[in-house]
Amino acid sequence: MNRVQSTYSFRMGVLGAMAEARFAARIDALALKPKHVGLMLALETGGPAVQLDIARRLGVAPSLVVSLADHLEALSAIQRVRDQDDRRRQLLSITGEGRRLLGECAKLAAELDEELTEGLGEAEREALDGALRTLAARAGLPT
Amino acid sequence: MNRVQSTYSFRMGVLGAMAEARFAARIDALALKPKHVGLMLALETGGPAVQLDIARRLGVAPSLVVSLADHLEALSAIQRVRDQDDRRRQLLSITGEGRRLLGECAKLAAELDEELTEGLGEAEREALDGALRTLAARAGLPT
DNA sequence: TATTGTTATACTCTATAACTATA
DNA sequence: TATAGTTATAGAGTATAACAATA
Repeated sequence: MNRVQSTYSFRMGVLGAMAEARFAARIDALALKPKHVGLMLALETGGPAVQLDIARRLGVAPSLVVSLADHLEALSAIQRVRDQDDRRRQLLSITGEGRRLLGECAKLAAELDEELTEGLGEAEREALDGALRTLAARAGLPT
Repeated sequence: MNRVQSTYSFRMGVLGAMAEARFAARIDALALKPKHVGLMLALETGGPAVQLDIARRLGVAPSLVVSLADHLEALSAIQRVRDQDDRRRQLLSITGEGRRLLGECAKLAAELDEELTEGLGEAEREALDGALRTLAARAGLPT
C-alpha cells in the first residue's frame, strides 16, 4: 500500500518549508525575506527588467512586486529607473549594495546547508545536490 | 564565489513550495489542505492523541488544531472522544473514512511524484529518494 | 483603448490572548 | 491555581480590483 509520507512530494514539501523558515530566520537580520532574495536573484542573473516581467518570473502578483521593490529600493539594494522611451515602465536593476546583500545571503545559506545536510554521508550529499540541480534547472530557477 | 541559487537551502525551499502548492491543488477536490493530511498522518502513525500533543508534533498553535480537527470531524475523517478520566481532554483518532482519504492522498501524491521527478534518471531518482528519506527521518517526520 | 505601475481592499493562514470547563 | 480546549482578535502575506499615467 502506498503511503503519503514516503512520497517525494510530501517530504519535499515539509523539508522545503523547514529550509525556508530557517533561511528566513537568518536573513531577518538583513531586513530581507526570501521573496526579496528571489527578486534580487532574478535581477542579478537575468539583468535589469521591468516590474511585470519580474512578477511573471517570480510567479507573484504585480502589486506584490511593488512592495518588494519599494523595500529593496529603501535598502539601496536595487534601483528603479524610468524608461525614457516608454515612460510607463520602471527598469529595475541590482546595485552594488544588492550584490553585497546577496553575498551575505549566500554565506548564510551555505552555513544553513551544513546544518541541514548534517545527517548525510558525502555520497548521499552529492547525490542530493545533483538531483536538486536537475530539478531546479527543469523548473526554470536561476542557474 | 558562493551563489545563493546553488545552495541546498534555496533549491529545497523553492522546489518544496512548488511541490506543496501542486499537492494542495490536487487534494482540494477532497476538501483537504496539506495541514489536514499532516494531522491525519500523525494520528495514523502515532495512534490516538490529545489535541495539545498534536499541536506539539505538528509545530502549530493549539488553536489551529481546533479548526483542523473541526473540519476533519465534519468530514468523518477523525473522531473526538471525551476522556472519561479527565473530561477536559479530547482524544482524537482516525476513522475508516480518514484512512480512505489518506489512501486517496497517497495516490495523488504518487501521481504528482511522477510529474515532479520526470526529468530525473532512475539512478538520480533513487539517490534523491534515499537522501530525502534520511533527512525526513532526522527531522522527525512520520516513517 | 490598452498597458504599466500603484493603491485600496479583501482573503487566507496562523498566532496570541482571553475565556470556559474541568482538574 | 493549573490545564485542555475553545473563541476572539490580530498580524503577516498575498491576491484581486480599482485607479492614474502614459502609450
